[in-house]
Amino acid sequence: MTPKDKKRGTRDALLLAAEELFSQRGYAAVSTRELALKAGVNLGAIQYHFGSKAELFVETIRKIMSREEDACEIGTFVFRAETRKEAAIELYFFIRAFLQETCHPKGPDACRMMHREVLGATSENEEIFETLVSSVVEEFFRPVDSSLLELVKLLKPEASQDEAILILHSIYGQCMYYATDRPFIEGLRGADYSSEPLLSQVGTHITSFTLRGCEFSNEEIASALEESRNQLT
Amino acid sequence: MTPKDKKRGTRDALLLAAEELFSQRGYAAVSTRELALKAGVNLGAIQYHFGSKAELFVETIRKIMSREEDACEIGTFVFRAETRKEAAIELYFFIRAFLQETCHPKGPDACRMMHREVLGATSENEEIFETLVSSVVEEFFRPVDSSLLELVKLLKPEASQDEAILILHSIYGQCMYYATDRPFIEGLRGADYSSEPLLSQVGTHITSFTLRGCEFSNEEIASALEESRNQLT
DNA sequence: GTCTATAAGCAGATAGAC
DNA sequence: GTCTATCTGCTTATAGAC
Repeated sequence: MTPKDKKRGTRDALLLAAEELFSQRGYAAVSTRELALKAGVNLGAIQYHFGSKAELFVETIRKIMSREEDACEIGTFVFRAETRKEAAIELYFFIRAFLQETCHPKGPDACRMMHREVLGATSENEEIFETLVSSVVEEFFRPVDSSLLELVKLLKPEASQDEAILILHSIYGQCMYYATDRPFIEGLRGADYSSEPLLSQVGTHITSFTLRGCEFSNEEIASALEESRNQLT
Repeated sequence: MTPKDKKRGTRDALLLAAEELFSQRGYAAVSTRELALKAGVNLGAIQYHFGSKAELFVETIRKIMSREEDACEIGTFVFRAETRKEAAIELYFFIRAFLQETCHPKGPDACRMMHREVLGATSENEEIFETLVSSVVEEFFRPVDSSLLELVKLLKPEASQDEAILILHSIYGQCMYYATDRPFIEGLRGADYSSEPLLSQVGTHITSFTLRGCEFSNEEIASALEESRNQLT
């Protein structure tokens, strides 16, 4: 335990507590008192360090987004595939990274948090949240989206722009389902989809299902998946 | 305008207002005062007719669920397909109905409402909400889920139970994405995915993408889609 | 920077007149 | 059944001591 670890700064403690509480129960349902209590800091610290509850929320989202970029490179994925097969391999890596990042066993769930708050618009502080949405979309999602669209065009070169977008949505949808509906899925199936071995099975399934959708043959799919596994070790 | 239409009952007015406000902003962010104002009824009416805000919410969900069952038969879908091709046609009808039900142009969005509240657990009234979740899962989703699983097994008879479930999740995920992430998609694409002609294109895409995932040939897919369209008229 | 005390307002719920 | 007035408690935010 380093000295820095002991005195971890009330600001960081607040961000940590905010990440957990907001993602679990939503912006409106969490009070500043509860945040301060969980963080083990004084109530006034929120105003001192962030100015308001809404700005603490914005900082929390920003922190999560930037960490996710670092952690699994979703945000900085630069696809350098030039062939159909290379594209298939990179697709697998992307799906795998996406699932691992959005489905950690228990921890705070940034994806559901974004859904609940940023897409839902929580009435108060509308301007703040709207700015947040568009900045997150433009700074974070748009670049990944553009890269992935190019990848899809490699996977299915004969697809029109519109069709490529629909395929992209099929990929997002399949992945996001596990991020946003996990509690529901686990209730329905009575199984834990947030950890191994199911998480790997899901990644493999989504990849092959998508490749089949892009008219890959079973042999091409098997070969791409095998090469992906080799590159992992 | 019938007399009954004029005097529409404060209870119904409250349910209507609740449906709109809760689905737009979530349970915690909507106050009872605002609900009463929007419904054009007295504040006390909520306690009189429902007992509490939480019970009004439960009734609102119930109302939406039962209406959706009636409206598009998602809840009462009985698949009677016996061949691969019949299964493909019924899959198309299901996807179409699901999209139409969850993506009405503007109106209240039951799907996002369920996501935000029922999956997220809004802290207060935990028991009430937990009961609601399990009753909705068991009464409403489980039957549809079982039917659809049989359908998937027809589409891909060689699939194991586990694989059939993963395919089912791919179908759900692709559809739900448009229900839950619509505001986000429309921001990213600058297009309206909640109405024609895009909604139809989405339905056709998801169907053919899924069928391809189940190893249908392009000819089989085209023929199934054509027959579906014929049965619609 | 961190604390206590408190302000100012809104939440859900209730009592009781009509 | 519908209304008004009101209770109790909790909310965010601030002022000012240390």
